[in-house]
Amino acid sequence: MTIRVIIADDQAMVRAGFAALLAAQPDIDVVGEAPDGRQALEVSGRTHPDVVLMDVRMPEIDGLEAARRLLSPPPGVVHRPRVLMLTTFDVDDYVYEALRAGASGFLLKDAPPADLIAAVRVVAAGEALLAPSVTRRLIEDFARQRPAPRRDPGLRLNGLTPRETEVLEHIARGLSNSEIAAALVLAEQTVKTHVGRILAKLDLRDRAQAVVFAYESGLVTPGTA
Amino acid sequence: MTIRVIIADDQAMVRAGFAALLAAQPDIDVVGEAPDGRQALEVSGRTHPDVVLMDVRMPEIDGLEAARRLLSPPPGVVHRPRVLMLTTFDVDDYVYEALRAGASGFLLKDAPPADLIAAVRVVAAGEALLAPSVTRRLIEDFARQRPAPRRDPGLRLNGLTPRETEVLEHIARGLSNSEIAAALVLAEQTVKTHVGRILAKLDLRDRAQAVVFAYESGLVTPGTA
DNA sequence: CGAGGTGTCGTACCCCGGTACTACGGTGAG
DNA sequence: CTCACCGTAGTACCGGGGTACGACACCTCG
Repeated sequence: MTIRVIIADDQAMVRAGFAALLAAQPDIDVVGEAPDGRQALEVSGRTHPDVVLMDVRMPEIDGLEAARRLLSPPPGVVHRPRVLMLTTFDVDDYVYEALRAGASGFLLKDAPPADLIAAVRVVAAGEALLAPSVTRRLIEDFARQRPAPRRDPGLRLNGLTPRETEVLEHIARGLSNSEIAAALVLAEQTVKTHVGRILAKLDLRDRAQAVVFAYESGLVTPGTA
Repeated sequence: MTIRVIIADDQAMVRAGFAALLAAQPDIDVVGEAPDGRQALEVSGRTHPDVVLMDVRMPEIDGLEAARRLLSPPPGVVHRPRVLMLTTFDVDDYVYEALRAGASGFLLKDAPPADLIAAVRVVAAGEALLAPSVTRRLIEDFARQRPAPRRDPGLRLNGLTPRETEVLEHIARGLSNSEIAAALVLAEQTVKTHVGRILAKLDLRDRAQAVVFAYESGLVTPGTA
């Protein structure tokens, strides 16, 4: 099974170079080219490639926007190619935008030819591949976002007891005392006692600040509501 | 400048294989080996390698914990090697733990030898590199965490006016009505009016739920407090 | 110009949330 | 056994938060 690839780049030389390089591989077919994002979308719709090699900066529609359109489900279109983004320089925003859009890879154009070929194969297989500098930033970002060993054993928020932690989670979902009491099968007053202790231990004033704390500490995470 | 590497793996065969492979490279020196995490720490402290190749599962101290200790600043120790994690199988938790710990790479042992050599060079250069399947998961995670284009122009939360949005941000920081009034130079009653309208428009009950909404909608983000 | 949206502020009222203090059964450590 | 801690729960109090209703100035748009 050969890998069907199209190449979108505004520079004809670059297209020709990549096309020659890839076409020389027995398992890769270059089935189309496009000089801008708009035509890339059109060619992709017509040829249904497995992989789209896409330059970030292009006229008409840039690579980021084109990737978004290819990868977000425009109603009626079933085909979703993998997108491998390319760029000459190494700019944060581009990378993050591309990954958000759902790109499967991000390479710098100065990468060795063998890397490009390998990347196409990796991406076609449904895996992903990034330039090392991009990988580093992504990892740093990841580690920065979740530095704490989530909450497997206890997480031990400033000496909160397990029960208090449980109550705090409910507060962080926006529940009232009576709702928490119902959820945990407790008297409302007991909930109040817990809440009071939580606020005291964490040095907070009210439940709103407790919600803030829950998010900032990582006890709860956006998207897990 | 040669790259100084140590290899930590509980299987002597594996160590020997990797050592032979790497030592054959003109720019790589294998300066130590260790059969478990404890000795890996000891050897690293003695030889100050540039890169530590670390198997995930090892006796005494496993690779994850060893990586944490190498990479977290134990007072007095200045040397911080790069850590390249290795594993036979491809388990989510290991990867995330390793990246949290600050590892610069994560490879599967079935990767081609050339990849391992390339990875050592990449990591030594301060960049990072992951197995393609790991990269894919990391990207998916990233895209899932931050799908929305943050909040550039207005973000237009369910028809909130700019002023109301501003008040909501202050609520989301845990401020009381009187504190918000002071911060925005308003009468407290005015703040109450805004708060009331915010709750009505967003169909929320109290300010605690407003805080939840602010985080869940991306109006505010953990770490930006 | 008049209508509507926005931002501002007032009075009045009620209730949930938070505080203070006390109390009691269970459990684990010393 | 005693002591400390945890989880449970009660009574009593009060203040901030939220609601209801009204009011006025400003700005924009038809």
